[in-house]
Amino acid sequence: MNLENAQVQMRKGILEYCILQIISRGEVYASEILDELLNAKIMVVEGTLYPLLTRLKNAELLDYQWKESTSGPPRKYYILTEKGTSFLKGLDDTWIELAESVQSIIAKTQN
Amino acid sequence: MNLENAQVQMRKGILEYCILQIISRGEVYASEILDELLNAKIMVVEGTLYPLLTRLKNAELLDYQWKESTSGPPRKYYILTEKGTSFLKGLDDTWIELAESVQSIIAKTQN
DNA sequence: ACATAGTATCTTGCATAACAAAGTACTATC
DNA sequence: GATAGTACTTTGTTATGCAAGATACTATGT
Repeated sequence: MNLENAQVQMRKGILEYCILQIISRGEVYASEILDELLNAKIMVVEGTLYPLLTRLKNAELLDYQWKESTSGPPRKYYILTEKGTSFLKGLDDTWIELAESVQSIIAKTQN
Repeated sequence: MNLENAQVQMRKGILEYCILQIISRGEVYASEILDELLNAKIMVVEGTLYPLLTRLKNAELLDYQWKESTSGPPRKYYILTEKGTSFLKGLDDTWIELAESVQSIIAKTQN
């Protein structure tokens, strides 16, 4: 139980939310999502992202289209389904509540 | 993959942090922690909390003392060790960074 | 004394999922 | 045609959340 593991743990829960957020902006492919998350300092690796995208696809929150690339192999461009869009709205609320919950606990500690 | 599961997932990551926060205020026993978390709308059940407290104890972040109760069986009162205190400081930073990361992704979506 | 209810902690077994690491496959360049 | 770059996939291990049930102590009512 080192700090790094705990930090990874903390980030895990909100991964799905962040991915849906990113895809909600318009079609993207996995490597772009990966870059964006790393940019936001949310550590994630391919072995986590790809299976997660597959799960979200199977749950019908996402859909994708193959598109050819001029600079490499074809890419899977993901978009949100209608179901995914309303799911994301639910997670928006959950995130807000969660942040409030944690803040309330922190606030109590500081008294 | 329903919304409820996703919400549970989201709360999981910060569970350890919240527990350490609560214990940092002074000695408490498991049922009190449970109540406090439920109060803050962070869903957690016994089967999750007890093994987690044991893990934190084994990692030497926590220590405990048995104390008798006038209204039931004896209780394990937990406190933070020194190691636990500095660990918690690390998680304070992690939480702040995480909240900022999520906010930055949300902000980008709203553009 | 005994049964019941309340409080508190612990254990078992299952399912999920994160990750490291390796694999597949396509394109461009030298 | 070999190498590098890009992109997606799979496998095996490990961790852990949780439902459910077990254990055990105290207080209360009869």
